[in-house]
Amino acid sequence: MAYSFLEIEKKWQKYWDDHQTFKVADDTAKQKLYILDMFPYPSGSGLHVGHPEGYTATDIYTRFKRMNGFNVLHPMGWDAFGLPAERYAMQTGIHPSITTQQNIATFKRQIKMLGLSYDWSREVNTTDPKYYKWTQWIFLKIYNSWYDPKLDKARPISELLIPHDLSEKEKYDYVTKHRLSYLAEMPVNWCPELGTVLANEEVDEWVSKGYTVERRAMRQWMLRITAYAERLENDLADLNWPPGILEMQRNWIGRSEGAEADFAIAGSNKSIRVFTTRADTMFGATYMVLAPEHPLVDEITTPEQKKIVDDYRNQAKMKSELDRIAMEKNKTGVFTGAYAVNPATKKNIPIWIADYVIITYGTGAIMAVPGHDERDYEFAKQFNLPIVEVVSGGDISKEAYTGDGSAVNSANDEISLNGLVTEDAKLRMAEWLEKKGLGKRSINYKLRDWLFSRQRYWGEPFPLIYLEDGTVKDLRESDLPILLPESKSYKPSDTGESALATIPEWVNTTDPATGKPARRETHTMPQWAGSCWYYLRYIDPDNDKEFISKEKEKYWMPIDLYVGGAEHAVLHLLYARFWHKVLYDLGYLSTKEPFRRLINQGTILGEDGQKMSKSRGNVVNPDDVVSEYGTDAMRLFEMFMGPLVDTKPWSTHGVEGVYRFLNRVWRMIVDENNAIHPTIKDIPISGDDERFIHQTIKKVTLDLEGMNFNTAISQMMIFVNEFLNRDVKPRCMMETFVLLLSPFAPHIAEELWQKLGHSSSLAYEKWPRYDESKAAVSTIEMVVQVNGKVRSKFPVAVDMDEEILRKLVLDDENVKRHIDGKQIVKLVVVKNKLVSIVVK
RNA sequence: GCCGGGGUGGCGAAACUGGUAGACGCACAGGACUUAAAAUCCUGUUUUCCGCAAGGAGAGUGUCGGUUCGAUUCCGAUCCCCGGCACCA
Repeated sequence: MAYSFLEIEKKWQKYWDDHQTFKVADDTAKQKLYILDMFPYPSGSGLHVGHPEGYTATDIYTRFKRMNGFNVLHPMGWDAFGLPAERYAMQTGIHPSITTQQNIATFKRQIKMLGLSYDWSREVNTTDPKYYKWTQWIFLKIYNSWYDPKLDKARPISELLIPHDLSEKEKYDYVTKHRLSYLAEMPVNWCPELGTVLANEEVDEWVSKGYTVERRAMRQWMLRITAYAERLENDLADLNWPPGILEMQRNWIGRSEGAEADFAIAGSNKSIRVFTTRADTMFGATYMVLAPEHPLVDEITTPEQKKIVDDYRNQAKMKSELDRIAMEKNKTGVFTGAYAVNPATKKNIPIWIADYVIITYGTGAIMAVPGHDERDYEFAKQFNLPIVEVVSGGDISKEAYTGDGSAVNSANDEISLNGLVTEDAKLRMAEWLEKKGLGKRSINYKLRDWLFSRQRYWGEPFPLIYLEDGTVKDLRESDLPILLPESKSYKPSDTGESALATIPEWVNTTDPATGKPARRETHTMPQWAGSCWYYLRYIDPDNDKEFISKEKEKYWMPIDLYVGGAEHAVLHLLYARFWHKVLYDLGYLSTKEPFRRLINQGTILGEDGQKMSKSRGNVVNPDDVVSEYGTDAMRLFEMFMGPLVDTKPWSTHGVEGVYRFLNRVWRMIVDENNAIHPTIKDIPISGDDERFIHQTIKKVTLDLEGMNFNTAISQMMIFVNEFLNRDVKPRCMMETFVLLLSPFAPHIAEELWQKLGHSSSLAYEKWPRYDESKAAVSTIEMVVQVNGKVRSKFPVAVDMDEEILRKLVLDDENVKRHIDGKQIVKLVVVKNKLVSIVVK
């Protein structure tokens, strides 16, 4: 007869709710731990089995740490702004907040069903005005800050020194230019048929449906994350994150060391600045390339070339990023008619424009060294430009040589790099450039400023207004939150702005400070905004005076463990780190980095080993699993499948396996009449059993500490295999076992704990201790190898005297057979492990 | 192409800082209980060869090579799979 998990799980979930078992106080006398799950986007389709994997892992760890006396903060909430709800609203006219609430209700029901020990009194929801008021508030802090390169930190804009001889207008412009949030013309994916702007990830979908998508410039809010590039990179060093994720962040930030140099334009007093990581190859620069958007293009283009240059620039503008990628490596470009002077060779070299040079990286211009750069090589071949070898080691008649080597053909009357290895040549060249005032060493980052506005309804409104004179004004803290208005239609306006622009009562407003007419910003913030700081709000969710109190922040931060999917490895984590650093600079936070330790759980695949998807029909619904086998079985199985970080396929049979295990656990302690099993007796533990229980405690404890849940479960299975059919089971061993099991399968554990005679929850029971000496074994199996092959095994006492052991080994029948008539060359004894004999 | 992670039975996996490869679970096979089935329990299960058996011998952690008394573990080369990035000068 199977144990009635339905009843038991319901009973204990209600108990935990009624007793607020998992509500956590800001008890500064206790040692804290902050264990966080990445909060989900509550989609309409509900939870899939991938979600509970990470949630279960942190829940087990949380319960374990609680039993070890830690004060654990373990909250959950909702990242609820987002496109699907808005799209649904466009189709149905139902307000996104209604669908969002419904979806949250579904998610919450499913998550509660899993028996996760969250402190629900701290639940946050990014779409709740009480929450997004503070998202807007943080935006204002960012907006009203500037980055002081001298102190290397953000400071309030009020502390920005403004040159005093400026007009009001100039002052405004000066300040605007320094803010960490600024307006810029940025290209968006415009779809004329839909009359809307598409997110990058949507482009594919609509293009494949036959819609056109073009690039169109639009004024957008940007966040100056690039000011933090260096710190975002450096501070990665102190984080306990998976090496792969650290690497991805580093690549994304993309620091590269090199030099900047000025190339004079022939027949002009202007020059073009380039960034290069290979200053040593400057003698091989045979032409230059500007990005099509480079501001100097208009000035330098000769009249004869004007038409083709303009054509090329227009073409480039129309190309979406996707097109550019689709072009692969087919290089295009046109000659501007102008020449620059290579500062090293003093020769005139042609200036081209080509879209393989990107305006947003470096200076938007390059010196092209076709001999030693693959892209330049290809371009030079295509347009018949000269290729010169300046680093030996390759064969430039066949391909570009990008490796190191010694410099050749690299001398003028002031400097010679010839014979120097690449590393030294770079240095020498940079020194020469610096001395001549032609350039300097420099560091560049791939990281670009963050495009922070979206043309959407369902997002946080910006707390900004436009005055009649065209200037931007930030609203006051007391004006927050700026609420999303009710709307009948969620269709974007035909200008590409969000539906907010179609609501005149909302858009047209007055400046609350002066009463003057104003227009609201109709863009909204991206979904990232709410998730950039939610982990802080959990700490102080009901505070209506501050986004977080300083004392509470000091106690709870940083997050000791953060678990979530690797899909957020770059953007979410980078953006959150950036906001965190701004708030840190401004004195609101005590920690430089929010997430001290990060773990990415692996993906759970379908039973067929493929990624779960509706179209494949291999999606497993946790509701079904739970109703058939119970939550405890589901939790246990997800942890038993394999290491948390691995990708692994679902298996229904596997769930049955752990379900059987739970039934065995039940039958070990409870008899057919649902009473405590008569074999359980209050008796002292014998030697072997004592050792066994200490070994079990040790294994489970250490595995929990290392989050090796699968092997901890194995050990518990071994325990049950041993004890299930014993005639006499010491009660204290059963109690210890139940405590060990409880983080994994809390419902059945609570029920068994009660059966064993306890009246309250075991959630705060003391975690069992093990004694190293009691876990130690007295005999071990000694292995004997002859020439590397196992020839015999026999039990011996631990720490046996080596002489006696040798004798024992050489007397062994099978060992004798293999060494008889041969000479022993060597005999290695590895204490308490094996004896290895080498014979000839 | 570049960066990162990984290749162990029929399957999910385990193996401490180099020391018995395959714990635990699944699946499968045989048996017990049962009128029967389910459930449960017991036994076996990397593979090849010798043996009725107890047992013994050989091969084996993607592939090839190296270091070592001994390598899943360390080193070098190579193939394959997964994830990320993608003209970043």
